Amino acid sequence: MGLCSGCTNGARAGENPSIRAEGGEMASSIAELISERMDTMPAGERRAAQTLVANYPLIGLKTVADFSQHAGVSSPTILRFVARLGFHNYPEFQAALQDELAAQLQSPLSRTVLEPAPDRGKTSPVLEATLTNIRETFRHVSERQMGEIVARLANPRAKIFLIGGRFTDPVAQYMTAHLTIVRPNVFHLTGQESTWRDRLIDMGKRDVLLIFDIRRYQDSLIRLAEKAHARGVEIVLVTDQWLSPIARFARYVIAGRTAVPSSWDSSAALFVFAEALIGELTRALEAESARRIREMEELR
Amino acid sequence: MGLCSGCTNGARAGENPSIRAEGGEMASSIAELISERMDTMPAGERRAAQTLVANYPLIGLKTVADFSQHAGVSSPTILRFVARLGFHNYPEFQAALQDELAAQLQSPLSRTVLEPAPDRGKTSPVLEATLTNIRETFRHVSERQMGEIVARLANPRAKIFLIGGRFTDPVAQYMTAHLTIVRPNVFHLTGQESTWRDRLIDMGKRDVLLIFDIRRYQDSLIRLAEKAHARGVEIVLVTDQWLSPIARFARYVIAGRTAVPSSWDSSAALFVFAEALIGELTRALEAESARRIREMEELR
DNA sequence: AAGACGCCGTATCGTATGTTACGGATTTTA
DNA sequence: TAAAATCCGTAACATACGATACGGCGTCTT
Repeated sequence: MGLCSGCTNGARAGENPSIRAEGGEMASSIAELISERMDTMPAGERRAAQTLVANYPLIGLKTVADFSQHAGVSSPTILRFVARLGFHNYPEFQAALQDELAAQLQSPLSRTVLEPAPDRGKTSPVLEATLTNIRETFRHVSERQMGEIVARLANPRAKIFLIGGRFTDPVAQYMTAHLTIVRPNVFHLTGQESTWRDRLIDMGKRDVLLIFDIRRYQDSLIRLAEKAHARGVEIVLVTDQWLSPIARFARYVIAGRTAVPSSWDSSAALFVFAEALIGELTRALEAESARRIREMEELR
Repeated sequence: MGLCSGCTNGARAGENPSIRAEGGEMASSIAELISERMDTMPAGERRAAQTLVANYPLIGLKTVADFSQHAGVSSPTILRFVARLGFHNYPEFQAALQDELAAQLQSPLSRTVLEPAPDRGKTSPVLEATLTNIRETFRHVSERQMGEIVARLANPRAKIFLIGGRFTDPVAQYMTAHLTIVRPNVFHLTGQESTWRDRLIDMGKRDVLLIFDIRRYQDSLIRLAEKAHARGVEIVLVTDQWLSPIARFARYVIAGRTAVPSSWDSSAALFVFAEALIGELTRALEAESARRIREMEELR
């Protein structure tokens, strides 16, 4: 017996018009619907969308106040967000999420969840979790989002600043090592906090600040992001699925999966994303970067 | 790999008194708790319990009115039911259900199952190649090899030095950031080549030098490895599948796959291997590292 | 550089939801 | 069989939740 396929309030069953994409094509799940429209949303609602896909779908089952607080926006923004998705009110949105969950939990596949793993070979669970994390991370990054970020980074007039937290700064450095080769004006913010802040004076509206930040989120990075944001710098944030508070100031937010059965969180997904960004940017800058690389060779 | 062992579920995790059975033994899930007490319940509440386990757990996330109507009982009966389970009010009961769901949805196992179509069609070839590289890299690492390396790194009397090449040094730094937490005497060789060589004087027979080196292999690293080897230092080399010349001096060689359809080589496999090493070592040093971490917390 | 548009947050309102008191019905016990 | 205890539902209540109007602010346009 299907759990409430129309029993609670007679009308809602199948004719939900909200899940139908404007283009005419159906989005099979709300998550897809969101990622389709994420790019066309205003900043606040986009933050709501990002926190929803990052904590899908449970955040959407909580109250509007909880949702809004977790996303760092106000309640009306949440309601405008669900309205933009096509729902007439918040309960209808929640009902759709629950129906989706019900379908998943009822599927015969889910019954095997509690059974031991399919155990493909002798690979460790940590490794499998890491691979899944990477795959999941990329599932939630739309091509358009990727393209826009690359476009920002490809602008030769923009300066690019990179920085990371205690454990993620190596990822920032890894990315810096590559970016400095394919384009000029790439700077890694190193050393002490006071040193970064002095670099703020070099940052302007056209520039980009790329921040890697997973929990525990460092206050120093938040302060830097806030000040940079105040100067109009475009912030690209690569964080974990719980979203660093810097998301508040970020133009683009990438929510990577970091949870693994270990004492540590895994930054592998962030690392692979950084590599993907490097690759895309290199292709976008192909002409210029090739010439640049040739010049560097000669300088040896 | 960010710090902090069990902070995935905020703080609310264990202190929920409701899930603790009166007898003193813990019920691991609410479903178990229900089936334990089902027999001692009055008729109406038992119907509530049965409908809940039958449509677990989504019916419990709906309103009391929905729940009661679906179970064929009145609203107060539902509330008495959740009160009997030990919850102080209905929202608290719902929060517990959501936490349980969150745990299930977060486990990578269930996620792979719940996502019906792993559609590898949309994922980029670079990403697929990266994932395959990681898997293949680990296929060629024997458990014994891993265990011996961990054993070397776990020796508290040994000093550990880490270094990497132009693109891989961030991986070495990433690993250093973690190792310095779980054990003492961990040093990252930074700065100029002349600086490293001065550190050679600190290296002895019991010490370990962990080198990351992929092509193009840097002469400076080779020279360092040679001199360290001459002093009897045990070298662990993490390189690409074409093997850095340092392999000549290394006690252990990990050959990672780095080839991807891109202009760059991918260091993702090396990164994930580093994470695996960190995880294994942390477990091996569990007792000492836990004490060490506790001390560090107090020093803040 | 000035205006207009769109976005977002504060404050308020109406209502649905969870909660509780109370009386009747049913089962249990003497 | 009668009395008592327990259980359950009806109905009224209060909270808090979702919804909305409004004003300030930033951003883009001409």
